[in-house]
Amino acid sequence: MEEPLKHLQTINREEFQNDLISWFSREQRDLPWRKDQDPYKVWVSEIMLQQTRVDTVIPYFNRFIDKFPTIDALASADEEDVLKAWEGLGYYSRVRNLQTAVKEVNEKYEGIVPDTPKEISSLKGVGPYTAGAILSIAYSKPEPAVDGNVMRVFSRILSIWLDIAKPSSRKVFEEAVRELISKENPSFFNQALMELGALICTPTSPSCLLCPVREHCQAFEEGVQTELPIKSKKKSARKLNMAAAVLFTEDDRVLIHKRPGKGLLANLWEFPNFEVGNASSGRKQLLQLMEEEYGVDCSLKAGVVTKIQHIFSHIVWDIEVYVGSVYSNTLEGSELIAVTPFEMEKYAFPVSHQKIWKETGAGILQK
DNA sequence: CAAGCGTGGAA
DNA sequence: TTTCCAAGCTT
Repeated sequence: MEEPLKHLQTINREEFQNDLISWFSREQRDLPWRKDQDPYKVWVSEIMLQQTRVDTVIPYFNRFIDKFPTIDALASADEEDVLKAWEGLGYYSRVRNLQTAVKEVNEKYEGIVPDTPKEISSLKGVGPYTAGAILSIAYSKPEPAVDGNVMRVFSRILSIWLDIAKPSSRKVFEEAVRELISKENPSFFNQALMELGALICTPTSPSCLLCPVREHCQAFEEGVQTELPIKSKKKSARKLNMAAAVLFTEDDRVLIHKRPGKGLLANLWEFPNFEVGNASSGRKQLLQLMEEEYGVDCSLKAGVVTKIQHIFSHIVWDIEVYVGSVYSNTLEGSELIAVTPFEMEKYAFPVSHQKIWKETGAGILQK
């Protein structure tokens, strides 16, 4: 494609903006982050919505704002409590970056979310999309906010056959938005593009007959709307065999471990677990690795209590779960802590380890 | 740039 | 059952 934006000139800018914004004014969903334009709440919602569905986010957003209503509240909160509020949402670096960023807003910007592209983009976790979203929605700045919806919508409207999975493509769509965005209402313009992508211009079987901008759509005119956008496939996930141990002390506390500050599930808590070479040798390796990694002697009941499969986007964990016991006087100086089942509720666990607890420790203690 | 980083739902 | 995600950012 020599000129990806060749259809830009055929758009009647005024009519396009009007059709799009009036549709959004009529049809927009009633969402909790649309009650006001508080930059902090807009910010929180945009971080939560990254790669995450609206229906999933709604209860998390309400709880999070209830618990941390202001920048000050979040900045001064314990990271443990912040991660707990995010538990189950995934991509946990998002919320650690968010807390880092609100602290920076307090220190550098007197507690006011900055309103310039340069300043707001410098905040941890605020990339080009989130910067544009906050600037347009909270501050009415005519900045593009190009997410997956916007790329899909514009790939169709302007018949752009670029691979939207390639990072280099985003700037083409940003240029398109800069050309077409309403200077009078950039907030509704950007939100309308995303709302259109979510409700009408969906990935498969778009509802073109209900589309407010069908008359402006090059792909519809050519009948190729279901062939767009072009999106290359991701690599499939790799599999790992894991073994995990739910270990009780003599006084019925449970051993847990805090994961490292970087990488997968950073700073979340877990039951001791390791990658094991083969299934069937899991129990023996687990005992050995508990000694090597944590210096803890423990005993495991014979046999796998339950098997849990947990699917990430890039990894599949097949976890064999064992149950056993440990003498608490061997824990001194290890990276493990022993907590009561009641205390476990304060700690944030990945979903995989919530499953482990539900199918082992919780059930055992109930009896 | 490509890879790493979660999860629950829909097709 | 398998695939593909859904309002992306960091390294």
